[in-house]
Amino acid sequence: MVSRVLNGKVPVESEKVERIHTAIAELQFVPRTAARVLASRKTNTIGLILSEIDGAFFPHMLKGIEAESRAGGYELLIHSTQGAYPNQNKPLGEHNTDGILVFPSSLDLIELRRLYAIGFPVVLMHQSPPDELSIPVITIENKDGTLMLINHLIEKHARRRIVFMRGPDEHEDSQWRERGYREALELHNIPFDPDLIVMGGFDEEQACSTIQQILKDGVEFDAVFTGGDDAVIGVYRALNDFGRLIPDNVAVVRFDDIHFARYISPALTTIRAPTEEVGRKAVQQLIHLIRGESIEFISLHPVELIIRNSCGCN
Amino acid sequence: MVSRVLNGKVPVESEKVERIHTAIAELQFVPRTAARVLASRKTNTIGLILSEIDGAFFPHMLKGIEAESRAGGYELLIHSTQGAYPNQNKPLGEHNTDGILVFPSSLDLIELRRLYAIGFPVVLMHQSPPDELSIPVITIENKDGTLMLINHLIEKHARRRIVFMRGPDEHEDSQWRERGYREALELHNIPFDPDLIVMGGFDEEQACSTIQQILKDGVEFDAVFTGGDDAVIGVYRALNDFGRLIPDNVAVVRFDDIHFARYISPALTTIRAPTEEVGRKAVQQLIHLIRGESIEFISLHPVELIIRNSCGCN
DNA sequence: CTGAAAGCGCTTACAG
DNA sequence: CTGAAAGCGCTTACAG
Repeated sequence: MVSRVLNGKVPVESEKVERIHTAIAELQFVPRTAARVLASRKTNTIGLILSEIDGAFFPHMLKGIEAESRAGGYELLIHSTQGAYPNQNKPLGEHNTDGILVFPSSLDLIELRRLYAIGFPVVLMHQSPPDELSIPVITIENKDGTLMLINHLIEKHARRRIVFMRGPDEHEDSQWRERGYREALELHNIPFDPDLIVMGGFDEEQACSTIQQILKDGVEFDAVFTGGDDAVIGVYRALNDFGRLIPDNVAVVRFDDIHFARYISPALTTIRAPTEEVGRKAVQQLIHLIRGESIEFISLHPVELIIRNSCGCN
Repeated sequence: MVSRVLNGKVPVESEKVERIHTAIAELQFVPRTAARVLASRKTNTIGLILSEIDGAFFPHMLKGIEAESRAGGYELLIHSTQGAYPNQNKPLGEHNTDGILVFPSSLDLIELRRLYAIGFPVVLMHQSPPDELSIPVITIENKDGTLMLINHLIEKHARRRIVFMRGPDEHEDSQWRERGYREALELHNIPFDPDLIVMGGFDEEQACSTIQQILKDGVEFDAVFTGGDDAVIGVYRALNDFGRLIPDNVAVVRFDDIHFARYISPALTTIRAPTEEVGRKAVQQLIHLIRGESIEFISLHPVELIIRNSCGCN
């Protein structure tokens, strides 16, 4: 009876409803989640698994995920693997959640296949599934964003020798960005030069020494595209050390519109992604999956070009 | 039997152990968390409740909390209240966690008292409990940190008219900082001037207009102390607009060593707090409480003075 | 060391 | 609309 009142799915006589409500208030009754979960076979919980709690985008993403989970009536369980794939003990899965959001490098393929095989709801963030698994993916327009950025450098600032700092190979976002870069060159009949593709898109020190190296090697370039973290700071430093002016001699752009982009000098031209929105959308899709409703298998969020000064504008 | 092997608390014949292990592997058996929780009356889960997922400190704090929870064998359930106190439905409590970490403005006093009354483990972050509740608190040396910062301005840079930008009243950190400010003045026999205490320590626009106002009002000052978020950017802007040089005319310092502190110009002198460590410590204390072990009721983490250029050094 | 059973605290058909 | 009962899937005394 109490259960029926609490859940409100079955009609109950209103006088009884009231008496139960006052009793609940008096006794300060709080239903045990575990008993509910066990009996109903639903955890009402969404899991979030990622490799590392890090990066400037993270709070915004989490905010979207948390808000949307709560709005949908789900709790949020978070697990970070800290680089070690948890193959033996499963932190998040059918035993404690109704579905999970999976960030890159946090779940091995065996476990992903197992979850898929048992029909457990999974949504992938910023990574594609293996071909034979139709698991929904949420990501952003990495290719288009980079295309916009590189087009801008070429069309507005007449740059033609643009260094592309690539991220780690397993970073799928970075691969799409490289395709955008190549497309932009093709579009303007600029020959692709492998010397301009360098490693180190995701770390300040690495980015700095990479740029120093190509400057020493005498590689000619008039612009640099960078990726995550503080790589762009390393680039600024290396260029300053060699007396190259930004943006006069070398334009610099960055993909993610990180917080300090407005504040460093010259202010960075970037691509801004709707990070919180991406998080929300991921949870929405996951909830649809859980409910057995239809979903989009790929949701690619549009990004925005944020023009400041490092490209040469203003 | 299976249960005994899984939990390993009771000795079991080794041949049997092996057979059970292989069976578990073959069947891909994963024990239901809910059944375990219900039977054992332990959730093995730590709850984190906060008002808003935001702020530059957040990822570091969460990283510490998550890592330490996992290390202790606990899951992490996160709930943000988004400003609305959840008085009716209890998101986190004895029904779904073994203990909770409570950030400011996320749990009302009634619920805090209720949890205390039933002996439910709670650790407060950056806020003191009401006098009659002995609930452990984890925070940082706000007073000492500010003292160090103001002492530095007075002793190394001969500043005597230091504007203190205060945060919201309910922000306990900010109150301690103000005490540190006052102590530093007293220490050097500098009279306290209420005109130098202004609102707006936690927002760029507010900070900017506040400084513009006191400049218009002709208030004399040679330094500014700021608090959270991007207030310091607003201060820089206002001073630039009025042609005041930083740090020559006005030194500027900030409490938290936010990410962009190194990158803006002039680079900010700040106080750095061991944020991840604070998160870890909070979880450690909570686990001690859960296990009924003895704990420190107040753990005040030391902070560090990070000298850059905005104070006038170098 | 182990088997059989009770019990954790709910939800949910089922019969009325 | 409602009462009584089974059952969710584990853990944990209990007796041996």
